[in-house]
Amino acid sequence: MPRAGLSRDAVVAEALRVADEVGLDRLTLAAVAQRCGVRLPSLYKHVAGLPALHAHAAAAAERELAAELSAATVGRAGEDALLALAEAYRGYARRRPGAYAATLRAPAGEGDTSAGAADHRAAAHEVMGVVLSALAGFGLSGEDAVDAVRGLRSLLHGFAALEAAGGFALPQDLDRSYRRLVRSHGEVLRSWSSAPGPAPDPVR
Amino acid sequence: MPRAGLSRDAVVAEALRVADEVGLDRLTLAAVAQRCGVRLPSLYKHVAGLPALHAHAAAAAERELAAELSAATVGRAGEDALLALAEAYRGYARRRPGAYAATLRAPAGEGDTSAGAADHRAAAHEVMGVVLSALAGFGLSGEDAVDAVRGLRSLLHGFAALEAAGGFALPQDLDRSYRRLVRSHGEVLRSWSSAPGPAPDPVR
DNA sequence: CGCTTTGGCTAATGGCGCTAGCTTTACGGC
DNA sequence: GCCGTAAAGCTAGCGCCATTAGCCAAAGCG
Repeated sequence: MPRAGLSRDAVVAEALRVADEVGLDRLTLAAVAQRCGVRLPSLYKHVAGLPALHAHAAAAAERELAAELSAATVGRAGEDALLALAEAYRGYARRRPGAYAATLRAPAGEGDTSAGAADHRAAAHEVMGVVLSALAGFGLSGEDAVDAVRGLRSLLHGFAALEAAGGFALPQDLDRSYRRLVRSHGEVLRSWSSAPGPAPDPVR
Repeated sequence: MPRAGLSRDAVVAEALRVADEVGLDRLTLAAVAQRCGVRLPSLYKHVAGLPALHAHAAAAAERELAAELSAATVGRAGEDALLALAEAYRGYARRRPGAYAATLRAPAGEGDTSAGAADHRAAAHEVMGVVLSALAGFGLSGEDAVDAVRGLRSLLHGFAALEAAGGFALPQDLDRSYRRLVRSHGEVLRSWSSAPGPAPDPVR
């Protein structure tokens, strides 16, 4: 039996490809094994099981998303950064629907000490960091910054999710609607930045 | 063997309860059958299979959501209606997490002529109707109305989904953030209503 | 009172996740 | 260059779940 030369990363990457093609909820060890040219139990040499695969896939997707958001916003600030971030976010959700869906699963709580869960939690922080720094140019602090990030994530995710779920008719106008909504959020942020809120702890 | 007196509605209702307790992705015919006091294959007398159960559950949840939104906004208008709608929406998502998740699955396309799929599509329109009429007081039309609904749904859904996924830290301040974001969206809508867009076809 | 419809059942099949335990490949130390 | 060991594959087998086929009793109706 010649070796297939797999690794955890290779397995996770293949899993994300499967998720993109058939949907995250239909991601199956059997499918991944087949596409890796390997029998199902062999995967257990690289991941601890299906839940662990999900956790690692989520982490990998989140890191990929963070990288793309970061690349899109580097060197930009204010509304410019906001629009670029939004474009990149939606672009990722459309290009990699399965990976994006993986991004949204709740990172398991602190109680879960498995490698996959810790991986996932760490990756989630990366994305938050990028979004926070993209919003830095608006000069928000304290509660304002928290609310700004929450609102932006809600808007971006909500739009992406509804789009992915086919929740919108009139597909031809989606781009225009999206940009308009993001710009409006930017205006809201600008109005906040003139009336600063209290100080500390910008955790999400 | 005494009869259990099941019906399709009873099975679907029990399925939604299971989904609320263990998560929609862990909704299983076996669990529903057990809780109905019946063997698994007996369920096939009432629903066509697991996919059909999901479709019917989605439709039932959507109808329930539409009813609650409608009850919350009746007799209100403008920002008042908007806030009430938002509270009711988030309340439903928190109180019935499994049912709410069912709400988000894309209704199968027109190609799917199964009873469950048609049911689901019809129910989805109900929700849209309620949201549209809640926004009627803002005097929006044409593209503005479309964008308003899209933005509101994105914000509400995005927030609810991120909250359900544990995507926010600082849970104690979520209520305040939510109200603030909804109010801000209301202000955006008010600014749009003064500069009307083109006319027709307020489909979503 | 008998017939039909209906709602339950058992049995059997196939797919998948997972574990156990075996074999072979690659690699590092001598 | 050889040998021991760890890593990476395999087969076999279990249990759970969805699905189908076919049986049987209970309700409802004349």
